[in-house]
Amino acid sequence: MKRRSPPNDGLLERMKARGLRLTGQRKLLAELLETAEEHLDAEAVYRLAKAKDGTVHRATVYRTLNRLKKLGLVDELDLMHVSGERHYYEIRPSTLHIHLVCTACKGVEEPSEAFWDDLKRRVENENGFRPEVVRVEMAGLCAACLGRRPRRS
Amino acid sequence: MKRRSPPNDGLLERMKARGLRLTGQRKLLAELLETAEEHLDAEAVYRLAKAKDGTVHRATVYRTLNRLKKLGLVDELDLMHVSGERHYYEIRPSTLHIHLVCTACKGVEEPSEAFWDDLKRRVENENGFRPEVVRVEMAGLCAACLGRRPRRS
DNA sequence: TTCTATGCAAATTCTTTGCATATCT
DNA sequence: AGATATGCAAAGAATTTGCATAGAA
Repeated sequence: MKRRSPPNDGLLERMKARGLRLTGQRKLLAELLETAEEHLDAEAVYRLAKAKDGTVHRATVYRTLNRLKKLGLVDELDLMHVSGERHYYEIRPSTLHIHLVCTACKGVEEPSEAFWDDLKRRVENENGFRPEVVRVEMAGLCAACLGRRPRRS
Repeated sequence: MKRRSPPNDGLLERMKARGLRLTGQRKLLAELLETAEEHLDAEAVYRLAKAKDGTVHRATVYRTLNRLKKLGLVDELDLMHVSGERHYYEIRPSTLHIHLVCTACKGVEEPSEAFWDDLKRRVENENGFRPEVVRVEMAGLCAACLGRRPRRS
């Protein structure tokens, strides 16, 4: 479940802007979410946080993640359950999530946002639907695994 | 959370083809999934099933949904949590799910699969990734709600 | 100071599992 | 008959909540 992709900035600022109190725990959680190399589930966030600050409680992690989710600063993903039933949290980069999940190596790619405009325009034209948040998830085989893929399709 | 879209056929057949025993409960659950007007969560499946056959147990519902999910006959969706934390189950129509979820009326549209080829070709060319299952979810405002949308954006 | 967030522990909710019986093939 | 699915009840996870205290604005 490695992430190979673009970082984010300013979660803390956005939190403050939304009127959240910047407690030590929240600063820590925000940092973790921003610097995460992989997608983190609630438990992983908790463990990482706990390691840096022993006082952090699970309940706080859940409360904070929920708060951020409701504010739209963070999104919850299941990555198509390719590697289990967990739910992962990720900073909302803009309003677009694209995840290519390899069913072989479980790697997650987040490609450029090149086709976002097309996609959006298309949906607006053809369905009269105005997308605000877009999530595209694909499960399949990544370039690396295609290269060294075993015989069975 | 109304569904306005294309039905499916042959879940039972696909189940049999995969070697599942067609018990009364499974036939019932398959029928419910096939004829559902809305996306159903586990509890809803259970309630509907229970209503038609009082003996159906929750555990059976969970076991069956899991089974179908693992076989890839059914997919689990969160519809971007637009109307809660529940998880919904849906027959896998092919390998493509497109859901446009209206944040105002909570309606879910499943538009034509027109841009699937583009999307796929694009990802294959630009990322060397070969998609097998594709999920596109968009949250936004549907045509109807755009028409009579209140002032606040 | 005032209001919100936190820790803690208990309560909920959701989902899974062991076992004996019933059911499908 | 033989294998698998089911109901039931109990166990397990995951997540939420009430309350007193600590901490931010």
